[in-house]
Amino acid sequence: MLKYALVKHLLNNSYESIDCQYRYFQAIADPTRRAILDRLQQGEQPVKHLAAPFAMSLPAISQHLQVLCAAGLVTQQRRGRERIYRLNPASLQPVSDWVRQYEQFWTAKLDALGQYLEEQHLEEQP
Amino acid sequence: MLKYALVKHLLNNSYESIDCQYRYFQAIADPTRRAILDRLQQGEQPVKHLAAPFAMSLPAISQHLQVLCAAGLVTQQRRGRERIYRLNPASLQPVSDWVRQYEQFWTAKLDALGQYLEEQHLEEQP
DNA sequence: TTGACAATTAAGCAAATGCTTAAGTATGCT
DNA sequence: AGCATACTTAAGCATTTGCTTAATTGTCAA
Repeated sequence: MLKYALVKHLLNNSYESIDCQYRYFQAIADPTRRAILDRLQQGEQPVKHLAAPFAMSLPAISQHLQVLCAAGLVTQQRRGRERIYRLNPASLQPVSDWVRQYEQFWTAKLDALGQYLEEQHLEEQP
Repeated sequence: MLKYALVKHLLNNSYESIDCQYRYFQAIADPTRRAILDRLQQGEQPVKHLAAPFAMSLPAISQHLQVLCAAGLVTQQRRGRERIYRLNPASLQPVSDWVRQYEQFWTAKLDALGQYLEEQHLEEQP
């Protein structure tokens, strides 16, 4: 299927280096950068438009965008004298995987607790 | 309050983010702290045992544990002269939610792309 | 009580981070 | 060509971060 081939391709590209996880987590640690990512969900945008709502200089935003770019969370494209930024959607996969691993952990714990409580309950009702 | 902290606080408020999110993302941004969380998946542990594999002083680990505690990712309990740390599993929910929001975004994009490509394909085969 | 152990708190330092302003680089328009 | 626009790069600064060592707190055990 076309879709899954594409996903695979994107995933392979974003998984390459060892320290990629480090950059991802580092990149999303900053609230301004998370806000930028939020804004980009509304669609691709040039820097000027992207920077508008922030009480911050353009270079500051530019630097944030470079961090996001280096982490692979965002891609860049020249259009005339503008630079269009857009989300690189599959790039959050490592973070997603990491979180899911913990979800498994705690649902397992809760299941175990639930089972224990049920057993206790049964013992109380002979 | 200090300058950057204030700016960040204001940004967070104007951008719907909550203050707790800041601490979560900040806490998991550090690789040592992520490694500590990984280790804690094997079960609750006293600081000494937890610190063993790290080439780092005990106070350093202690400080990391405090950051994790403040973010609510981990809880602490005294047992004799040891302090037992354990995962606070549900605490990753905000991060999980945040990631899931992007997953929705990118699966939607990929679905749209897949559909478009399939339509193209059909048109090519009359 | 004394001493060992487990861990935290305190103080200090180098490096990283997030911002600023000023200068530089493309690109488009007239 | 000349000038404005859209950004980026560079340099510099204050704050934060992640560590260190030394001192402190609390608990156990003889």
